[in-house]
This record gives sequence, structure tokens and C-alpha cells, in this order.
Amino acid sequence: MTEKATPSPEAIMAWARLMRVSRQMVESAEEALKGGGLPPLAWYDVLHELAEAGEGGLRPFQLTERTLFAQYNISRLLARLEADGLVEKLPVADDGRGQTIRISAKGRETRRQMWAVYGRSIAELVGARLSPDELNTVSALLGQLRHPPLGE
Amino acid sequence: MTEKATPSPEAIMAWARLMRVSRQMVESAEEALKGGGLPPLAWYDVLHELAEAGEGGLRPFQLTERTLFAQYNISRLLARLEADGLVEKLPVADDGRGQTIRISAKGRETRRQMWAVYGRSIAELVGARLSPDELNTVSALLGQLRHPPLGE
DNA sequence: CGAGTATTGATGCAATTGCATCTATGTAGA
DNA sequence: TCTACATAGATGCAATTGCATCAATACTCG
Repeated sequence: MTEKATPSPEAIMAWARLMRVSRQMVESAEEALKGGGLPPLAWYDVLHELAEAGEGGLRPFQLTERTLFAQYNISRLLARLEADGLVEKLPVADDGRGQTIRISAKGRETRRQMWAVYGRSIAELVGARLSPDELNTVSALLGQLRHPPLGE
Repeated sequence: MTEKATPSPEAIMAWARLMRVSRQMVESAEEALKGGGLPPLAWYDVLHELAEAGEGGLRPFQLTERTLFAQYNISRLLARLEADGLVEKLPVADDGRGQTIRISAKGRETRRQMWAVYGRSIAELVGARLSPDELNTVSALLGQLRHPPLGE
């Protein structure tokens, strides 16, 4: 048993920074988008995945896996995206239960507009504050923290 | 103008990791607390600040500053904490508008129980995955990302 | 003092989230 | 085939959040 019930001061500090900084950054980015009259970050995440998926689209459950959103959140988010004409829901040939979600032209355009603002936020909040080397270090270390649930 | 509208690949990667990892960790910790029949993380944050403040307590607006919660969220969170008997609201002598929030004995006890679970999560999610040196590096680098809004 | 403004905290209402559950279709095995 | 179970996605309802605004008290300056 290497498990420790009480975290080290170093762990607590790193955790605290992670919590605080991530919340601040999300807030800043969200604020920037809102300021530009654009949809919230969550929409970007989904549009991004769908844009990468291309014409084939993605099934909702695939979006659930890739984005960390709960199933019911994806379900409702897609409903909103569809209502806004940013995505299309297509029936799926070999599975009567499912559907395939494909991003529309308007969806791509919205994503592009969002990226103009979101990307700038990333550049300012992160890119301008750490050197490329430091950024790589952060990425590598944070990478070691992935995949918490279910065994190593 | 050193401002860049488009973030570097390194910045994008670091951002993506930060977003993903922080969400996962919050989710894990939240799940652990729920599993233990304990209140959500937000309660801990407030109880923690109040416990550190001691008998003097804190004004709600001070909690707003320290926790990154919006003013109306603090207002409602405190109402719930009070309803659960975890904090007390005291009138403030020299400012008729305000109140002082003080943690109760029950509040301290709840905080302690939460820490048993929360601390274990931190130890497992962060402490067990990076060395003390690495943790310090993460803290230092994340520290450079603080305080995004309003001027350097 | 008195008017105008700022600050503290609360709240009505709409939107979103979480939870539990439901419907419908698919799959496996007797 | 028929039954039991698994998976995909939607949804009713309660709790929480965000937004805008409000009431009450404090402060500032003429």
C-alpha cells in the first residue's frame, strides 16, 4: 500500500493552483466569448469535435466520451445546437437507436468565429505568460495526471 | 504589440491539458465526496476559508474575493450552509448593511470529514502521480498564469 | 445637511445541470 | 423464436447557476 490518506504540502499546493487557475481561465475565456456575442465554451468543444470528425459525423455517445460531458448534457446541448442550425441529426443505417451528428456550414462558421476569440484568449492567458519550453513542461506534467478513474 | 491572435501549438496543448485534467479532477473529487455522503466541493472551499479566518469570521464579500464564486452564489451558498447549521450569520457593528459569517462547531466537524475524503483524493490524483519536485514545478508554472483580468 | 453615488447582500426569473428513469432498439443465449 | 439484458438517447423534475435588479446602508461633496 503506497496510498496516502493525507496529501503532501506540495500536492496540496499544486492542486490549489490547478483549481484556481483553471477556474480563472475558463471564466476569462467564457467572458471573452460572451463579450463577442458568441456561444459558451461547451458549444465550441462539441463543434470542434464534430469539425474534426468531418462529413462522417459522430454519434452522441462518441461526443460523450471525448468531451467529458454527461450523456444528458450532450443530449440537450445537441438539441440546442440543432435548434440553432449548427448541426444536423441524421438517422444511422445499421442502428435504429442512434443518430449521427454532423456539423453544418453554419456550424463551421460559428466555430471559426468562436476560435477567433477563444484562440486569442488562449494566446493571452497562456501563450503570453510561459515560454514554449515551459508550456511543454506543463503539458507533460499535466499529462501524467490524466485518466484518474479505473486502475492505472 | 506582442499580442498574438493565434496561440502557438504549445499553448494550445497546455490549455487543452489544463482544461481536461482540471475537469477530470474536480469530477473525481466531487464523486468521492458524494460517495461519502458529503456536501460538494464548493462547501469545502467556503468552510475552509471560514475555518482559517477563525472566530473573527469573514464578510460575504471577502468570501467572494477569496473563492472566485460570484456574489449571488456566495449569498445562496451561505443561506444553505446556515440552514444546515454549519455557519452563523452575525450582524456587524459598524456597517449596517453587512454581516459576519462565522463557522460553527458543526461546520468545523463537517469540514474535517470532508477533508478526510477530499485530502485522500488530492493524494491519489496528484500526490501519487508526480514527485515533489514535479509538483513544485507545476505549482510554479501555474502560478505564473494567475490573475488574468485587468493589467499585469 | 442633502443629493447623488457606491457598496453590501438578497432575490425573481430564465437557463442549465444533475439525477433518476424511460423508451426504443440491439444482442446474447436458452 | 423468445426472454433477459445491454446500449443509445431523451426527458420530468428538483437543484443550482447566471443575469438583472432591488433594498438598504454608507460615503462624498457641494
